[in-house]
Amino acid sequence: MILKSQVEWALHCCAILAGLPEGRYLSTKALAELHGLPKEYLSKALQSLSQASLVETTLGPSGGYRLAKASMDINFLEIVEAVEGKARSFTCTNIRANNPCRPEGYCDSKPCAVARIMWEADEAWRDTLRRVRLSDLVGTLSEEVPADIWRSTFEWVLKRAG
Amino acid sequence: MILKSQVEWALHCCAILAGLPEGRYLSTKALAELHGLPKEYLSKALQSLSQASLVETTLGPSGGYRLAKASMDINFLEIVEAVEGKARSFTCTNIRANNPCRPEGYCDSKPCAVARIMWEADEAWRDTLRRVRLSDLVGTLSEEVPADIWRSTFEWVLKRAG
DNA sequence: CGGTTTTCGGATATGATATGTCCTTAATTC
DNA sequence: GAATTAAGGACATATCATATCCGAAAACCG
Repeated sequence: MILKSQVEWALHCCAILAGLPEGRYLSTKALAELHGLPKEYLSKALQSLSQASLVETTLGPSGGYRLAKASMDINFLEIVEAVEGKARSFTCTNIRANNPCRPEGYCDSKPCAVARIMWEADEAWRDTLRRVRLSDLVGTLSEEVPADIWRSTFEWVLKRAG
Repeated sequence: MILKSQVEWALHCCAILAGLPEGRYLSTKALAELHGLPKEYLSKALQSLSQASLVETTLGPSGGYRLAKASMDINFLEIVEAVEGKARSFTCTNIRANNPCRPEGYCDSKPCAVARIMWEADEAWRDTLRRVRLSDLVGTLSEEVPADIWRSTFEWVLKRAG
């Protein structure tokens, strides 16, 4: 059960976009260079964010991506689900129905007890992610990343932002 | 991020083994028939449980599997990790290190903030599974499964248990 | 207008992993 | 000695993650 690396990429990209001044866009090319990622493939992750309405795009030489909402109003789960999908990590194939002792055509009234427990754990995972906002991440980073690196990074970004 | 179907199989098999009388064993063949699963492949899942010391085995015509501990002392996480592995669902590739604005040879003092949040969610998932005991599942099943099906299932099982 | 740059989506290739089957070996029972 | 079992290795197949490439449409700039 491993998340795609695109999840990591999307989260880091969103953190950068959150630091972008109002109205500016940052291109896939710049985001890929900044994180050392394959441009074409990173583009797929950003498209997922776009389809989830987490980012807005514009075309042309000064185009690229920006957040569609304030970083305060975006949580981790939205970003993770945008690229990873909303499917639960446990899928119940209802193998209890194969029990040869069951009467023909017997129908279960509840979902399988095993599945309910696994889904509960899944919900705990989602709850944790839902509670963390993108702005929380930015706050943590701005405290932890050395000030000079933080500053020069955004200088680098702004030089490339359309 | 999808768990293997073996996780589902292992959990259902453990629930059956938990209902086995002291000292009896149940074979892969019986467990596969009961759940409508491919015997050879289910065998791999049971081997994982064996390697994790959750079940004990014996060979020969009356051989098979039984729990190595009381169902009260086995939790869901142990079973899930036995077949799925203990690796975290989020792997940090430390892409922040690719930032071209970083001084040469700069070394981070903490793990990446993104990874810490993702790992926290992972822990919440594990905590939930750790809190559920196999005996809890058996309790739920014995309440929910109609009494006649429950009874005939264990008659079926006992007829095949060595 | 025409050339450049961008996002977007589709097509394709490749590698890893999940799923499933087959076979051999060693232990156990009868 | 014959039958049955778990264990584990070898192998085949399918699905999915990880890319790469291309063409279309839109936006900017001369």
